[in-house]
Amino acid sequence: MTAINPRRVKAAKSSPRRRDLKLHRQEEILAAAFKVFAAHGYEATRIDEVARQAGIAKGTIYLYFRDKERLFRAVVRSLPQKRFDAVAQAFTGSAEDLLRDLLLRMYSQIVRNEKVRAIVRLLISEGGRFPQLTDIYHREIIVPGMKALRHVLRKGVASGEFRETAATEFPQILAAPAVLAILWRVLHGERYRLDFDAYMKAHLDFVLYGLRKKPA
Amino acid sequence: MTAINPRRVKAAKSSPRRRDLKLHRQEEILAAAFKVFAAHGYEATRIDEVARQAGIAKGTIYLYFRDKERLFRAVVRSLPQKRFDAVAQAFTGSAEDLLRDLLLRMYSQIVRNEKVRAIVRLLISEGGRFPQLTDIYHREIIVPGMKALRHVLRKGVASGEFRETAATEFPQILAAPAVLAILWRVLHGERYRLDFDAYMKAHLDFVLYGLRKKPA
DNA sequence: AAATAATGACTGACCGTTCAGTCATTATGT
DNA sequence: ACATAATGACTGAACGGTCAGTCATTATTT
Repeated sequence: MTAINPRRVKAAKSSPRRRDLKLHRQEEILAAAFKVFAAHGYEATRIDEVARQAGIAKGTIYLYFRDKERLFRAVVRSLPQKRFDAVAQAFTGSAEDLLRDLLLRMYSQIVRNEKVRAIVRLLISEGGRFPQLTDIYHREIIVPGMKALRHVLRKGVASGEFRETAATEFPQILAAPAVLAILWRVLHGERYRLDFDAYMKAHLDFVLYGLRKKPA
Repeated sequence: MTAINPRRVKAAKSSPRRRDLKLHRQEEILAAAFKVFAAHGYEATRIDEVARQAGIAKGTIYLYFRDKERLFRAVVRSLPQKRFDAVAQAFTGSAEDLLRDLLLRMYSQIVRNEKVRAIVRLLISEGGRFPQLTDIYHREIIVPGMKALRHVLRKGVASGEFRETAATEFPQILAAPAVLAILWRVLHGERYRLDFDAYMKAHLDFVLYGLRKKPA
């Protein structure tokens, strides 16, 4: 949602109405482009299809973005950035509840969200060509997510709920099954079903058991 | 390594020497093609580059493979298929040792092996276009891997080493951190380093603690 | 010499990009 | 209020570079 400023928007001169229309059009193009890039990847994406998807002529896209690559980069920058660290701060329950909440959030916001899955696919397939994409993702999602997990773990250890584990050093280990679930859907779509609710429960049970000081 | 049979090899007529040369050439092309496809993905791969990589002329490739798509499919079929289930059968140690061995094997054969990383990347980026690729991988790697893990878990439960967990239902959960490690390397390459040895140790410790009946 | 394999210049379809022209909207003049 | 001019967003045909696939020619093997 940040202002993208493609091709140096000449907002100064145009009337307010025109400017609004222009921004709106820009967002439409970005939304259409995201869909197509996500579906086919960078190389296989046809500008024609983006235009069709946006319901405009091909040439119009070039009024907003200098070329295909800049369009892609603008799409990348426009991706909404959900953060996890906000959660960890304001919360008063037990560390276990907090961790459970955090992981559930990952599942609901990530595993089930088609847009996020598309981003993950793009990330892996185009990350080599556009390191910027990987960087944004790492900075905005991975690092905050790991920070949040560490926060919860330390809190649990301090309160005596959790034992000390090397997972504090590598909180990825705790979230890994959720990532695997995303990957499963990305890879298999609807073909090899996985009972996500049961899977999630198994994941949470296993992780929490492994963290608790005295197993129930 | 399976015989590929491109363009219906007219082996019947040619002399033994010629047939051997032809098979050899075929393998060279497949090896070169894999490198290039893995590096750039299907769309961005240029047949010219495959030819250069194989040290032959472009036209030669078309003597062996009808078109780019069939070349890609042949590459997919030629991917070596390491299985995990062979390990689980012949082994006499404790379930814990067995599991440790299995996971270590995953790390050594998968996380560090560049070829496997390339396959994972291809899998995710081209799996949509070539579902066959996903199917092969699922059938040859995922299913056997899960089967091996289940076997070990059940063995451990039977012998009283392991407690019963939902991980028997979803053995993915135990292997997930290893998959995450692959993904980390695929995404970040050499840029954001991860201490894989320490990570692996943390993973094994956490998983085994979570499985053991009486925590040490 | 016949058969087979390999070559690489060539072709044509495809697709990113351009730009002259159109038209709805806004500004200016009467 | 009406007419006229200016604006600039939008269009889509045309252009040109790229690249998968072809094939006449050359090289190699039997």
